[in-house]
Amino acid sequence: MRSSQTETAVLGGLSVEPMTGYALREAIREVLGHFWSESFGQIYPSLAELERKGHVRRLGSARTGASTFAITPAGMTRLKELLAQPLQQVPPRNGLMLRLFFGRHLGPEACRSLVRQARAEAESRLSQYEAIYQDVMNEDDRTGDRPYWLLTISAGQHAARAAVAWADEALAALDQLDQPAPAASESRRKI
Amino acid sequence: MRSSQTETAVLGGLSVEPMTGYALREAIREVLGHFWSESFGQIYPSLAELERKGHVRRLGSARTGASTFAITPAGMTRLKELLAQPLQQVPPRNGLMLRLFFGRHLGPEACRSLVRQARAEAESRLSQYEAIYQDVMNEDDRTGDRPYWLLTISAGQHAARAAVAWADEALAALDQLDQPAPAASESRRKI
DNA sequence: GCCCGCATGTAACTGGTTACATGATTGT
DNA sequence: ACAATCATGTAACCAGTTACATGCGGGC
Repeated sequence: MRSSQTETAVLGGLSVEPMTGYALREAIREVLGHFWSESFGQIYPSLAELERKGHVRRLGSARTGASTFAITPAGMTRLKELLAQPLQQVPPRNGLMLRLFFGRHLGPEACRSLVRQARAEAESRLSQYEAIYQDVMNEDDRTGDRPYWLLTISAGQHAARAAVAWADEALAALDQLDQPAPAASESRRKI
Repeated sequence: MRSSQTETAVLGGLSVEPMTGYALREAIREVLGHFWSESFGQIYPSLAELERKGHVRRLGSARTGASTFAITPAGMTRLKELLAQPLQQVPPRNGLMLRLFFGRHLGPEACRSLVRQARAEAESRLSQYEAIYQDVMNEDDRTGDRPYWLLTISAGQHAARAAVAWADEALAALDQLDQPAPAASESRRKI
């Protein structure tokens, strides 16, 4: 059985509007991209199985090949069921933290470089969220989904702002490592 | 070839002190647990291959079975090499966000429940970080590693605090969905 | 006529977890 | 003696990505 997580994403996507498998993947990349991803290798088999189970149906096989999928009432029921399932948490694997944890073997400068990179990525995410926020506010249909979508954008923003704040603190701490703490008195040494 | 990520974690762990495979896993769970995980199915094959390549060596096979591994100079070189490698970012898969994004089909109350759960987990992480922080400060050997370990703890704290702040905001927003916004004038309606 | 973007699908591989089989050591 | 914990290892399975094979339609 294909992962229920992919099933959720596919059914969820089609609950917004009917699409082809290709468009579904684009939509997931562009809209859910900051917290979800799916590849063709997942989407197509998943769509095939969902069709077999009657949770989606194929519309307009007009030109051979391309076909648009729509969610069925049974699919909506299934989606609600899937959304209500308890979230299985994935074992964490944060490459940046792994490197910093053993940062002693890397040295302060290499660590600073890693942290700077992380900071830049967080800043970039912040501006992306700003753009997505505007997009969501400008879509006048789909107002029923809007508050929920804003929730996820807000989560991204909080996380990114935290990353930036942490990075600044970390950079300061790493600087301290190069110039070890001066003694309490006689804090400034003449050359 | 076993993942270089597991290799990094194993070599890194042994760079702190020699251990058995079992102890290595415990150490990873307890110390790196909040941002890294490894299972026996990864650790043992990885140790075997590292031994074959001369990056770790087996100490004291005193009693049959249990053997302690130590990192070799070649292993230290390899570790530094691995730590310097660019970080490959993993495609995001955040189950909570996926559910909230399609929260319209779940309804405000179920979403609040999810957010409350996330908030509680973040709070719990915060108190764990506090405990780990104390542990790290109390270890008087390993002072060379300390500043780096503190960096990762701090990252966890920033992230957890952000999660709590977001959750509070999200709960307020979800409450608004139940009692839709009153009109600008005549803000309070008599029964 | 040809390239690019849309579109579908499959096969191979990879990174990883889980479950199982096995046995030594220690404490009660 | 027996249970709990330490310890090692393997086999089966799983989710997911990547790469590949294929073809249609439209614009230059």
